[in-house]
Amino acid sequence: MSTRVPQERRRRRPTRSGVLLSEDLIVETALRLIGEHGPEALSVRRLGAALGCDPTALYRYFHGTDDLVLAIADRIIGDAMAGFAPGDDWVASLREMALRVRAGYLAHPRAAAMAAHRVTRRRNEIRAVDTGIGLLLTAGFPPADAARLYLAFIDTVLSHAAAEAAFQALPPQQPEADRRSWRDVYQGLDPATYPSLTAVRPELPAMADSSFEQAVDLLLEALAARARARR
Amino acid sequence: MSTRVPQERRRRRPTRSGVLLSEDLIVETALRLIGEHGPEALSVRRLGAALGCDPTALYRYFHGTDDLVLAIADRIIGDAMAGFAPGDDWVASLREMALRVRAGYLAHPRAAAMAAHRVTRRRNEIRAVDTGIGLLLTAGFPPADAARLYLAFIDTVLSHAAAEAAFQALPPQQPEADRRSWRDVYQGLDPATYPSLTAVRPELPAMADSSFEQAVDLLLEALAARARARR
DNA sequence: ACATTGGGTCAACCCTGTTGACGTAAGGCG
DNA sequence: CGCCTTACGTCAACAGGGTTGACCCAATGT
Repeated sequence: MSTRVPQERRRRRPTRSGVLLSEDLIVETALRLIGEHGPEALSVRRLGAALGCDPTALYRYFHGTDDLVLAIADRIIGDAMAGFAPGDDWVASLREMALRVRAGYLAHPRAAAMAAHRVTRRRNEIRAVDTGIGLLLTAGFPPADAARLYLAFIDTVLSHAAAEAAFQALPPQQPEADRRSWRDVYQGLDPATYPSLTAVRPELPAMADSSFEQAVDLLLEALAARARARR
Repeated sequence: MSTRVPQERRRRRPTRSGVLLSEDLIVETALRLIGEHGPEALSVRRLGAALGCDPTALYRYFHGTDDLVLAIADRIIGDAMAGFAPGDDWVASLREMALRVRAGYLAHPRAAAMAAHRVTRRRNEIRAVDTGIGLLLTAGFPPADAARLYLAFIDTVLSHAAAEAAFQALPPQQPEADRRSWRDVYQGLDPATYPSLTAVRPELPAMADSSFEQAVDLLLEALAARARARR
């Protein structure tokens, strides 16, 4: 069963339960499964059951589990970037890309948590990379810098978004306990042992909030400064 | 076989092969297993084989796989931060903190990938937060800024390190395939559809490299600029 | 020396991904 | 229109995973 997976299939045939399979339908069903029952609910067997087909039918569409995960990741990217067009302001455009990716991840936290760290090699990802590098080229960076800086930018965005998604994907008690720990544990510390924490004590509850935008803004500041310096 | 795992065990009994089990020995063997035979070598059965005991003997020491992973993560954190002391240069010190965290994660990628997004508010972590915020306070930031900026910094470091660890923790063919994809897939693209990728084509192989230091340096640049601006 | 019980072992269960063989029906082509 | 090829859904099987309950021996406190 090491076969290739064709791009367009022509002899579509209903399954035993009457469903017409397709790559899109499989990915959508996988996303629904993960969203409803958690990442560990995604297995070939369960997915087959949810689709109303034999589990091994999926191997006609994906080489294996990993291939399916990549398709899911690319779908999330595609949904997030749908309708995005870069504007004149390259900083603002990169910022919007970041916020879109984050929103896409948070729309499917559990799926994003499992697929976030992969390079999908698929259409939506490639298009996004092209757009992002294009923005840095219009900013005046030479190609070598544009590629490397885009990588640092998108890796920061993706890993931040993945961390946020993973946090949201935890069982509901856990984020709440985590939030409390910033209030309770850190507030009762010995001032002599932890002087700096004591100095910023009133600010600690705010540390349960997301740092996504702060980090992105810092990064864009640095990029803008470097672009200015090269004029 | 229910639940309780005693902290001190007194009736230690040699296994069939003569080994005396202990929580420490199990954790060390698990880390060695991962280091020698790759991340996928960590399974209850293989760990039992490596220890020379029945796999299910481990359930006398840990409630399950998850419990074992947390014990491993605990050790990684301790090892990474051992012996760190902040110096006079706050930027350099934050940089060293970042590199230490990254090194600790990459030393045990799979365990780090599994536990990276779970927050253990333990002593080592609290001390690290105190140190980091202290560095930003000496940089001249007011408490509110120091706390928020430190959060953005450490979240970037942690999520980047987690992403790198997750990448390394994948089965050995996958990172290699991901790496190749930057060379192969992206190199043969249509110039009209992907003009920016075409423009930076010679740089694409470098995009398989890590962006960790680049991202950290950009972030530290932005922080230094803000510190300068407030004088 | 005895009773207690911690803990190592074994067998078993159900899960997982993946494969090769099989047959049926869909579509191209005469 | 009907044959022929073959795409693709199905089935059975395998190896490996985590986890459990029963078993029973020996290390320990008395």
